[in-house]
Amino acid sequence: MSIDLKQLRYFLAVAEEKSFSRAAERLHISQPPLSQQIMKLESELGVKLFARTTRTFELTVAGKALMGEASDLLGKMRMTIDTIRQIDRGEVGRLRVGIVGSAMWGPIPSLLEEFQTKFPRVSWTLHELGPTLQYEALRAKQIDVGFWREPKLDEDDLKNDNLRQELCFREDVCVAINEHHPLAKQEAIELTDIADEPMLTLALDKSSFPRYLIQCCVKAGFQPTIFQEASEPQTLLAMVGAGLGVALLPETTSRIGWPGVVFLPIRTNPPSANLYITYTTLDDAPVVRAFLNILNPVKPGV
Amino acid sequence: MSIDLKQLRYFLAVAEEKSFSRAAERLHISQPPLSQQIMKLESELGVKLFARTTRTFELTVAGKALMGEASDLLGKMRMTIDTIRQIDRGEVGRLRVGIVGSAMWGPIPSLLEEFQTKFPRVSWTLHELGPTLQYEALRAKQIDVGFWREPKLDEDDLKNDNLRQELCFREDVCVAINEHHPLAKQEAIELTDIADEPMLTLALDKSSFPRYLIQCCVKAGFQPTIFQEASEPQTLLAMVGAGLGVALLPETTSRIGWPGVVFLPIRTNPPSANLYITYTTLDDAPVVRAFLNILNPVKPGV
DNA sequence: AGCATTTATACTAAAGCGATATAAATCGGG
DNA sequence: CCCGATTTATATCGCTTTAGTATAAATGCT
Repeated sequence: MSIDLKQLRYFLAVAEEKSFSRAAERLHISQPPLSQQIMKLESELGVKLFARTTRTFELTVAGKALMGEASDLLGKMRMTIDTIRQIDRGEVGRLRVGIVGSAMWGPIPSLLEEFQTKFPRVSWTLHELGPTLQYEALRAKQIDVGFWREPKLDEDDLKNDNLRQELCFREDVCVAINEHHPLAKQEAIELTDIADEPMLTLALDKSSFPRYLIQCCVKAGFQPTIFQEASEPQTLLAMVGAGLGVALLPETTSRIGWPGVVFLPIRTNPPSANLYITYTTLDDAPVVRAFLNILNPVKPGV
Repeated sequence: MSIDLKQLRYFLAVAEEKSFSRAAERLHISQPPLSQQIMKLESELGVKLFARTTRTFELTVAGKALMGEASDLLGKMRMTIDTIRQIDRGEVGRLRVGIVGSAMWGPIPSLLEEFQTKFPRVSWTLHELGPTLQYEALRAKQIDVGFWREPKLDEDDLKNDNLRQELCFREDVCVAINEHHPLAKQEAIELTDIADEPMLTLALDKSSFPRYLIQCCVKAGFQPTIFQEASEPQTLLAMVGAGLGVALLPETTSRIGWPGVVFLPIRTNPPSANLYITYTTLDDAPVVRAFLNILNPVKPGV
């Protein structure tokens, strides 16, 4: 059972050209080795494929059947090679993305859209999870990349789990304030300016980002008065629009926009809303590599 | 593009055994050439298939995909080889049989049934044609074998058309006669006994066999009185049963049987109803070879 | 840290493959 | 009917590839 694809290619050339010499020419080899390979193929199959004399040339019934089968096989081989290469380049597969709620209005969703257009044969899914759950999901290989706001500090854990973490998007926090509020007329404000304003914030139990913002206020010198929590940024903006208070939000959230709400940058020491990406380094995830290249084309490949 | 099935077999062994050394053992080769072939495969694909260290063993995503593809390809190769061999042995294909009307009640139909049970993957069709049309059909490769009663005499024509002809079934003609006829009580009769009986015969224009029978009567010393022609043997027997006359028929036709009709052998010089088979000798018709072996198992193959 | 196991490297021998030269076979033309 | 032309088969040579032996490197476990 040592029949070779090369022999099938040779056979197909002879069968199509209906001549050993012409086929040899087409295959860029000389005629004797071609005859030998065909004879070897015939003896390994135990089947005569050509009824050949020096002058007439005819395929046997079995030979005719082999023409179809052989070109099928060679085609399948070509397709297999292509597919494997595409998989290796991350051009086919799936990407499961974890993301914290506060980043849903950042650049990630549009990034995924771009990814989809560049790699149409990769299907992706987006999973809203808190950082801890994302870390667990990464370890359990339930997601391929995770996005959350603070880096996990323990480098050893990351190394053990074959994970790598990078800062992937840096933005400042700004103040969302009602357009009729006196401060709304300024170009930019200080964090302390809103010390006495009632503060609206995302749910403190769902995510750790709001807690980080409160810490920033404390660092700036005041303890904010939490007037209300909301689970969605839209709700928050609606309340700001209704004049119930002010809110601290990543700049990208201003893209959503809301009637009656203005977004003011913070002049000195604005809290930063950094987004970190965490992903497997197992070299076993070509789709992740492809995604990272989209995300950060400057950086050289892993 | 010189990726070989051997490399795929090697790869599959390694992937399944999850170890180079065990795979080498299974393949009955030593380990270094196996490593080299895998490395060659990887470099030809341009794709890493294993994430291997000396201690851990893991397939890459592309490697996992190749496992399925490779076993598909190897399986298809095995199936192709089997199919080609079966075609060569005449175990798959089709057989188009020409037959003259007078032989339809002979052994050919039951022979085809036997052929069907032994070669279930060969489909056959039976075409009732006169000898001349059959010869044309053979030349035009519209049928694969033909059955008729007299040999075509011209050997050169046969050779030119790559045809061979053999006597395949020899039988005597007998007399079908009404059971109440005085002759019916005898064990066997002479051809001249029916010289004065009205004779019923198959249509003289449709086939040459009836004309041959009349010649036999003339040779025996009398000119028969043709009372009626019929196109089917059944009609003939019905008329004999009705006492309208006697008929000359091949012995095998007596199998049909008919109420009120007895069949009497002819004692001296019975006309013979020989059946000849004609078929291609192009060695290109494995199904024909298989059929001939069923027909005449004693004879060595072509 | 050392041992055991597994994979990679170095080198050698043999087998396979292709190229050139040439023989055998067959068809067409004189 | 034979000769030349063309096509396939055979013989031999040389190179490439492949498998085998010996050995080194690497890694997990005790």
